[in-house]
Amino acid sequence: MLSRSRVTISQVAKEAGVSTQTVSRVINDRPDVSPDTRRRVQAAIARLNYQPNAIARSLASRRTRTLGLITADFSDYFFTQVIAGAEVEARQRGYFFMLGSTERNVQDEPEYIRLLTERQVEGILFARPSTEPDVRHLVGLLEEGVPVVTTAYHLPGKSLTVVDVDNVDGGRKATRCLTQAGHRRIGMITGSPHWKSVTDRSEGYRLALEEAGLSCDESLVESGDWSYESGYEGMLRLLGRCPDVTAVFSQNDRMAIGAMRALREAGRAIPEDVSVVGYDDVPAAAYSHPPLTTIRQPMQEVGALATRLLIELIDKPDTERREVLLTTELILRESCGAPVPQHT
Amino acid sequence: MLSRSRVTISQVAKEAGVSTQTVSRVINDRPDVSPDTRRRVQAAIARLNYQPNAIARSLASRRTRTLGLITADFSDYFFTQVIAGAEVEARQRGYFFMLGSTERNVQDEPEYIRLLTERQVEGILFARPSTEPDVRHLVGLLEEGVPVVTTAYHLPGKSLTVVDVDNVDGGRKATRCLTQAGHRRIGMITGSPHWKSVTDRSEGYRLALEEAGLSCDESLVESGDWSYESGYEGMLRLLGRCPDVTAVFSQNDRMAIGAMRALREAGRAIPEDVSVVGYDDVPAAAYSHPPLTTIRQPMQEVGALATRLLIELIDKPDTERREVLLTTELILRESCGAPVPQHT
DNA sequence: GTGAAAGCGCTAACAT
DNA sequence: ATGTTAGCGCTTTCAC
Repeated sequence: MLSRSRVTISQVAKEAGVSTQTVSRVINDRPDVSPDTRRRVQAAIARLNYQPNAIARSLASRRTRTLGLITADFSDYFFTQVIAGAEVEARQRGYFFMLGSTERNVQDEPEYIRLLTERQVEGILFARPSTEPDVRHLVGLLEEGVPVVTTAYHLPGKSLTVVDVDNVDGGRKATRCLTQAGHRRIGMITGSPHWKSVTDRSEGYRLALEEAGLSCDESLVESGDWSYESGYEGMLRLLGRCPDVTAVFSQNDRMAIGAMRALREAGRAIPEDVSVVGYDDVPAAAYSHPPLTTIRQPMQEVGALATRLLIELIDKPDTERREVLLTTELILRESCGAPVPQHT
Repeated sequence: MLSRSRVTISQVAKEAGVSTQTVSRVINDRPDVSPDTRRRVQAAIARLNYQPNAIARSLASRRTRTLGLITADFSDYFFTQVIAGAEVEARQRGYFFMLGSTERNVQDEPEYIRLLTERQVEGILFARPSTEPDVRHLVGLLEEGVPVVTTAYHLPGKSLTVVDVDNVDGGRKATRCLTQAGHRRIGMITGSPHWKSVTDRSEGYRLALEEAGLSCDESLVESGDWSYESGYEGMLRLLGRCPDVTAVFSQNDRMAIGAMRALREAGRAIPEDVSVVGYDDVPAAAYSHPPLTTIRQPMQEVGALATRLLIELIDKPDTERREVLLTTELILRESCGAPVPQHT
């Protein structure tokens, strides 16, 4: 048994008494090899413990079967799940992901992309939110014809394949669950500004209020930044300004949990005094106090589908670009209930 | 501006009126090029929008500057932070990570490793726990001389570089914080069996009890599997068997949060009736009800250091293998306090 | 069904 | 300081 990877195709060829070409055919599973020759070559491969050199294959074939991954901060549950789904899908199809960045500094992104393309990735998956107003480098990639798929990243007016969750519908489901329970003063704590998911979930909130015949009172809307702290503080501000709120839709679970803490400290019982609905269904949501009603998003599927579409784009570059929205699911738990009876 | 990556070094050479070798020297930042030539070449590179082909460079230089990453499930906070730290460190040193697996099926790991070595990764980082009794493939890698570093994965009797957290000390700190508050009936909920961190944290628990002159009562120890549910159920069992417990050390935060829920449901106030200490300091710990006292681990540093040592191993293969333990920090929050006064 | 020749885009090891 | 020659390990193309 020889040492790893110093065995080359020509040594195998010599060992098997065939040409390198024939060995190549065998390792590429080509049909035009006689069963007998194939067996001899396979035996030689086993004897020498031969492993094809993927770098050399890539150079000759101009295929790397490697994808680039540009991702946000790993502490975000949504994106780690997207990546997990993407990774599984990629390998099932014979591809690998190169970790392009976890995006400490957004301004370095063009550099990351350059490093990825130098490494001949065949396509790039952007698994991060669209917070960056400067998207020239992404537009540049598209113009060069590099296959690109994004999740939760939209480029208005550009032809780009995007896989995302239907956040308008999600925000609507979350809010509707409160209107249907009879709530009339429903607050909202939004995520960071400029995120499309924030705009969309807010839109869903408004739609649900409208459906219930409620007007949209802007003083019921607080903005946070996805963190526990911001949910906590947003809730405190909201309680101060509108002490009559009986329900709150928080645009993610972390802020919802922060908001519940603020409510407890303010002496409001959940859900008796105030109902709370979150968004994401992070594992902690089921074990928060009280367990949190929330919107579950199919994140692994988003990652898997995005990868599938990316590979499709690589195989057939003329495929039309498209935007796919997956649907969410309302998960009912104890944090939400009927409002205190009111004199109507 | 030509299309991406169809420009080769020889086109640049022709454009600049030099040999390909000189271009190669420029892109590799070699000193032996005259300032004037360098400028001419750089101008040609810019004009043609040339990007070196990393695959071709790798084949010729036999260096890929690529590392493989074998990781556990992305839902684990510890490991996602390790990866984030590793990724940053890698790129700072000019390396990339290939995502080797998120380990759905442990038995596929040898296959993942083979695919990574075919792609000529220069080393492999195992960022996952040592749950697998069959480590033949890891031993095989070591014997072939492939640089390997693991985090939280120990191979008894093998010379392997490991970066981990000092879990004995961590378990001791967690428990000592309870003994010093005067608790005498201190329960423990352990993580999944066969994890080294479980053995170590339990060892720390025993040491702290001993230091406090307490005997170790096995009926105070419950075993969980790191999940909320298991913490919840473990706590219920513990309460049933030892209603006199006044404190509990849970070997991670998720189980601690589950345990707190069980305590609330059983009518025990935290920390007045029972104190709780967790482990990990996940973001949710600061916002649990009540906020959780816990042990913070420097996970990103574990990832960064592991990567640094891996690259060191690649650069100097004769470097001695070593085991590095980083220290933890006790984070005091409201879930733990002095016990109910007792007649001594 | 199999093989020979050429080359993928670059760097190493020599030249000069 | 720069150029020449010879590969890296494989696939592609075209023979036969």
